[in-house]
Amino acid sequence: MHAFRSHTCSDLNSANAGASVRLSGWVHRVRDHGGLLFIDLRDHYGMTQILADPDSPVFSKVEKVKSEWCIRIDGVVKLRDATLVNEKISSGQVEVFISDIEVLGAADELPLMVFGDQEYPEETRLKYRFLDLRREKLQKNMKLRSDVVASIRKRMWALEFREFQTPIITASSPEGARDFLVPSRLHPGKFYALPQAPQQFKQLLMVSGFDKYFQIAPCFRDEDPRADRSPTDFYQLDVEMSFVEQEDVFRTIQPVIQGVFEEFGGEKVVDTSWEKIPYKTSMILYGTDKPDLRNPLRMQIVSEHFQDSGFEIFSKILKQEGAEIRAIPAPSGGSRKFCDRMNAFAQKEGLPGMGYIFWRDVEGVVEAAGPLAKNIGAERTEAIRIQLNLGVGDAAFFLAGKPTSFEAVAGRARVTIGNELNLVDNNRFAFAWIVDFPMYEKDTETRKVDFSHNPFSMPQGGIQALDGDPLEVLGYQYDLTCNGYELLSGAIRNHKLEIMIKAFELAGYGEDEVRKRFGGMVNAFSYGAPPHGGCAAGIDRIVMLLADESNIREVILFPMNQRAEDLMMSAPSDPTSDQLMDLSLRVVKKSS
RNA sequence: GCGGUUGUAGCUCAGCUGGUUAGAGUAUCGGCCUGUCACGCCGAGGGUCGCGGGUUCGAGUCCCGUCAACCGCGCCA
Repeated sequence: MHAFRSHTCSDLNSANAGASVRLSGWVHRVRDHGGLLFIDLRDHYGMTQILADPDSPVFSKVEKVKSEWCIRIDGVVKLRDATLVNEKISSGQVEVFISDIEVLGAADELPLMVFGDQEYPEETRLKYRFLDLRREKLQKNMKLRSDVVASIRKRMWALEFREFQTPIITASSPEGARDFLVPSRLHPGKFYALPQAPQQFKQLLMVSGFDKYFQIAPCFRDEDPRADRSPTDFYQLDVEMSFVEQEDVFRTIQPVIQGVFEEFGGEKVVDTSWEKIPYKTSMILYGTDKPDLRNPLRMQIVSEHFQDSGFEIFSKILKQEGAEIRAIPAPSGGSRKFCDRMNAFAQKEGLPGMGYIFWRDVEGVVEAAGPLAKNIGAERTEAIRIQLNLGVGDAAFFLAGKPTSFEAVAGRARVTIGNELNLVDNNRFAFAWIVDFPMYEKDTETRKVDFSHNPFSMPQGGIQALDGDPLEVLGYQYDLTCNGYELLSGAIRNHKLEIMIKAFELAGYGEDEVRKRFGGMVNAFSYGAPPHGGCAAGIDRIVMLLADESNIREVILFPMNQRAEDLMMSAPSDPTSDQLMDLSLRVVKKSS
């Protein structure tokens, strides 16, 4: 017989009755009745009830085992009496009478229990990740992740993409997020960097003639974390194709993503028609470039109704250059209590507040209420009500100023209003392409023009477009939003060297700088570069949505905490002086 | 870097307007128990109330500072 097991803990059923078997696994739960002792034995596959009574030659040994000990047992399979069948486990028809036991690994008192659904603080869970991973939820999430990755690979291969591995130690790139640097031993004072994405490599693969590339690629960025963002490293489905336009990329990638969501999304409805929303429109309607379309609320511009109106604050603001008034409709939100709460929300988010109007029924007539309505008068209020298509019991909130100053908060207010009024359809994966991103943006503090998205994207309108106002230039750049998360980002690349150099010039990078930083790619683009484009989809976020989790660490095996520390491995850690010596490095203490 | 929330037994939590010896569940240890599947019953041990300072006759509770975790902002081509 095998040293550890003849069956797994989910294998046995009535067909095995009478057989002598060997099982290995963890002690999930012990129920000690003195004269009769039950153990739920658990492995990756399932659970089997094993038991011993004083007739067992190893009864005294079995009595000593505790939760989460790893054991091997021998025994005989017996059919359970019909009244004793446990429907909850696949082996519930039978149980195993223990004749021999071997303790493979005993366990100390547990910092967190594998059994049950008790919640534990994340610090504990991360420090004892190996225990947390034994629990049902993380076992399920990690299996899902593995299955999703396998399905993606299968789908990409079926579309005749090939998977290639690109370097993990490479050169720092001046754009984008902070790099992780790796000191070079052979070149004292010089550093490699971990790639933020295989961006340049995949473009070089296109120049090299490979036509269709994909990779489940690790990406490294030294960013501060969020609930939906892993610090240090995460995985992308990285894709690039030659001889394509934007629509070709959409047509190729939608079936892959949609297919994965249909395969693993359970009962949830998966959108099959993906709307294309220009960036500018998205900002107006939703206040964000990653709108959650399960929330039906759409903001509108209502400036005209406040022009020279009796509401001094707004009409004054409107006289400023570029100022607008935007409204968030709130159907069924028509109570002072609700409106005040939302106003408080906006104040907490750093705005002076949100004005509001709500409509009520007074003796059969629709009447607008709230201080704002009084100030602008019945006619304007009614015009607003008609534009927003609201009625009795509804409300609307108003934000004034330069859109950039309130757009983000308005977007969050829209989310909060939608949630509070129960308008969000949670049983759906809502997809949309966000297209026509601006190539450049002006830094609000330095007033410097810089790339807003991806510096390697092709500007719409070609090289002529770069002659005008840089802030007006749109790129062939796109994101995919799903339920309020940015799931994918991509672009048609700029494969023409003269356009690329001009594009970088507008952002303040001279030709010499470009040639120095992107030498490999610049060089390649001088030798017959094909038109190409692609995208990268966040694997962690896809799994997070499919697992119905709101925290990305629930779908990562060994995640970092909010301070980018690995509590289990104790990373980062101090280097030895020998290591530093080897690398010609000295650690400088920060004075502050 | 900034803001919010949290911090009490190994673990999850309760602890009111400041007032006797800081409690419960679970885990651990001991005893009883032959049909449980969240087994049950009896008992025991287990506490720097995150840390430091202050107010007070008296602080887990109030004040100040500080540390840590999480959530958000900045950041994220």
